Amino acid sequence: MFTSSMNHPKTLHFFRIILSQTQKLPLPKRFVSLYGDDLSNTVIVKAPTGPEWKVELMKCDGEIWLANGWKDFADYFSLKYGNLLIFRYEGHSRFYVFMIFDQTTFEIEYPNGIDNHDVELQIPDVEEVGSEDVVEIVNNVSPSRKTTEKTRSSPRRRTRMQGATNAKKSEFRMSSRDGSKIGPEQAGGGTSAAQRSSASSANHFGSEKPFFVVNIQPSYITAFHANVPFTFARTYFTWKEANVILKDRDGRTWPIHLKVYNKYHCTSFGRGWKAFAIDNDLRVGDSCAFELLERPEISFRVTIFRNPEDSNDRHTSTRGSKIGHGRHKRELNARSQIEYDHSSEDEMIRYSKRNKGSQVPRRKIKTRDGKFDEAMQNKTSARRAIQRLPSKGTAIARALERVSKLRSAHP
DNA sequence: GAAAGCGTCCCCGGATATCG
DNA sequence: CGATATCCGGGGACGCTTTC
Repeated sequence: MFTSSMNHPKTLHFFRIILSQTQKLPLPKRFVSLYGDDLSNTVIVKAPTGPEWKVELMKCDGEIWLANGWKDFADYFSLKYGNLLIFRYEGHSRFYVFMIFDQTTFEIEYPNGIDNHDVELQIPDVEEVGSEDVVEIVNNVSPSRKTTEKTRSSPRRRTRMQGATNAKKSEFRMSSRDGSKIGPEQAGGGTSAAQRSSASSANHFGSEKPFFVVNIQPSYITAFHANVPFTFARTYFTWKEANVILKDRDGRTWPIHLKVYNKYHCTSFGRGWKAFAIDNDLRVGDSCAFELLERPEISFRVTIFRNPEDSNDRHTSTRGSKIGHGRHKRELNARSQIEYDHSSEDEMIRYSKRNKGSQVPRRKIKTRDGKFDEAMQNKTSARRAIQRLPSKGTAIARALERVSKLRSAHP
């Protein structure tokens, strides 16, 4: 919805959401159709803080992309998947990015910058343009529709920029008992790019309740415990160990053992952590925010911040499954069954399903006289195995059962 | 203070042996 | 032949130490 300002754009606004790699960013199609011809090959992108950025445009098939130079801008402001940027086109190939929001819909406030709210965002009549994530903002907006006040009352977040101060290993921004937000306590102070990514999102997490953030470390996946900030435990826990409940946003719960080692100044999730990690497909680089919900029945509401770089190959098969000790083994057995589906019949008879990797031979089935013999492959032993194993519901039993049926069908 | 590794114990489930 | 007992290996859980 453009007015007379179309020909002389002064404060045209649109937003873009980072949905893919930050190498380049497409401009809204409608914007392109209106102003594409007026744009020079190199445009200026300015933000409340930092320098002006010269960004080359890439024009292709009627689309225009912010290309060369955009990545520098994106890197500078640590843009990642899910970030929302509000642009103002000021004409003469100049863009002003005056607000950036994170994945949790909170505005990211960059240090040493101009307060974003110095620029009044006037929510206009919004015209949705199909699936395009663009809104056009006309100038004549009723003052009553200003959202400045609303935005001001929102929690203010501060994120760390690349090139700014070095990230500390842990950060004490814990929420206080009275509800005034101080910030999360953080465990798992990973410094890899992947960890910075989701940890950055987690850093923006806010709650009126006491909470802490755990950045998932490799050992949290391979081992069976996860560290909890000791200072958080020291502040809020008077006990040495307790069974607590983790609750996710979907209402699922996990009982989990939490132990405070005052002697060693550490606290960790123990029994139950593995199931939680598996059920939620936690991976290195993810972050989890734990909000303390109630006492003395300790429970935490968990918010998981995924590592965007790891989102492509993340499968969801484990979602919703409850995998305890034995269940985990059954899951492994299921995987073994897949292997047997491609194994030769002899192998199925000769070897047990237990294996420690493809290079290690599986345990052979002994004959009654204690010998490991090829004779074990004969029909008698196979039948016995088939008869014995199905009651246990094992993978190999099912595989052997299929073999038996095939034999019957094709003698 | 936090991350991660090490050593040990214990539990589970599959494989095998034994008995009726 | 079927049921049950026993053995055994793998891996989870835990406590603690070392390293950063």
